[in-house]
Amino acid sequence: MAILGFLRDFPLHGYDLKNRVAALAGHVRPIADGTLYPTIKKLEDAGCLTRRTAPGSVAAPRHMLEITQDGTDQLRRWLRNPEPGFITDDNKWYVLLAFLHHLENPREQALVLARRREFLDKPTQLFFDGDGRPIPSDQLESPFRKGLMQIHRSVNLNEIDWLDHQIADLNRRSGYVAQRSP
Amino acid sequence: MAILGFLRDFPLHGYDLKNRVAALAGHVRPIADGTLYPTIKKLEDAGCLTRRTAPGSVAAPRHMLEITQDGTDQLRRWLRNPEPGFITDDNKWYVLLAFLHHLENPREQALVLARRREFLDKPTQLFFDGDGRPIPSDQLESPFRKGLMQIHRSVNLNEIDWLDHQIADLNRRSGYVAQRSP
DNA sequence: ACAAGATATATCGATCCAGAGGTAAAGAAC
DNA sequence: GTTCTTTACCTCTGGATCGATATATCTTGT
Repeated sequence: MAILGFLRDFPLHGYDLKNRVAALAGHVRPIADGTLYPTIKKLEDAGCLTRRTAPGSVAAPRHMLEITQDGTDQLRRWLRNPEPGFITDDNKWYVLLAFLHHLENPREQALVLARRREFLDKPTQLFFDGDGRPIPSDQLESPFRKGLMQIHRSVNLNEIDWLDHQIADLNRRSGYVAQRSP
Repeated sequence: MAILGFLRDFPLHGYDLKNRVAALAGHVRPIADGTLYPTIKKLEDAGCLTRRTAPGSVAAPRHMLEITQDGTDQLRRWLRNPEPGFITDDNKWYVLLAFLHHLENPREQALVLARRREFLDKPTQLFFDGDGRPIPSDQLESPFRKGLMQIHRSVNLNEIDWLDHQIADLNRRSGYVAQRSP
C-alpha cells in the first residue's frame, strides 16, 4: 500500500521509494531490500506499476516506477475496504491514513474513519487475574501496566476527538445530513 | 516474551495463555494457534518452561505450563536488553512494558525506559516532496497526514511526560543521584 | 439419546519477510 | 590511480507466522 501510495503522488525509483517508506513505516520498523524489491516486482507482474530504465543522475541506472490505472484502482480498493489489521494495528492504520487522501470521495473517506472510530470505542481489557477476572487499571500492581493503560486511554481520547471532527467535516463537505435514530 | 511474562505471574495452560496474549497483543493483532503451540514447544525444548498434564476442569485435559529458572533468566535478559524493535515498534514496546515489572532492579527498569525516552526524543520527519525536501506538517495538503502528525506529536508528549516521571521515581527509589554534566 | 458448542491441544503447508550476500556505477578521498 | 562511499538494484535462504485441519472432552439443550 505504501509503495502504490507514494507512486500515486509522483513517479519514483526503488531507492527513493525505499527511503520514503523507511521514513513513514520504517520509523518504527525499517523496510529491508529483500522485502521492497520483490514486492515491486510482484506489483509490476500484477500490472500495478510500470518500469522505465533511466540513467542514474548520481550513480547506477535507475528504474523509474510509475503507477498504472490498475495500480490506482488496487490502491483505492485497499483504502476503501481495508483488512481488519489496518484498522486495529496502529502501525498499519497510520500508513493507511497517510494515503487516505487518494480515496477521492469524502463519503468513502469518512466511512473508513468511522471504522477506526468504532474500533477505538470498544473498551480494552488487557489484564486478568489468576481466575480470569478482569483487573481494573487502578488495581494493577505494576506501575508500568498502570502507565500503559493510562497512555492507551489518553491516546484513544485524543484520536477519537480528531476522528469525530474529521468525520463531521467530511460529511458536511459531502452534503451528508446525520439521521436521527428512530 | 508474552508467554514467559504471563507464566511468571502464575502457571497457566495453553488455552488460557492464548486468551491472555490475545487480550494484550491481540487487541491489535490476534495470535494464531499455529503460532502459539509451536512456540510453547520451542520454549519447552529450550528448558524455559515445564509441562504437567492435568485433568481439564471444564473439558479436555490441560497442559499446565510453569516457567523454570532458565525461563525466568531468559525473560529477564529479553527485558533488560530488548532488541531495537521492542523500543521503536509501539506494539512490541507495550508488550515489553506489560512485563517490565519482572525486571526487579529499579535501576535496570529505568535504563530500559530511558532507551524508549531517547527514541521518542528524535524528531520524526515522515513526508518529503518530489525533490526529497522534508515537508513541515503545517504545509501538508492532506488533512489525514496533518492529523497523523498531530496525533503522533501529542502521543509522544504524553508518553515522554509519563516516562520522565517514572524514570525520576525509579532513580529516587534506587538511591540514584543525577550527575550534572561537566 | 444425540447434537451442538465451548474447551483444549496439535500439526502441516503455504506464505511472508528480514538479513545476508552479491553486482554495478559514479564521484570523492587519498 | 586506487580505494572508499554512496547510490542503486537484485536474489537466496531460513525462520516466523497464519490458516486450515484434526482430534478429544465435557456441558448443555433438545
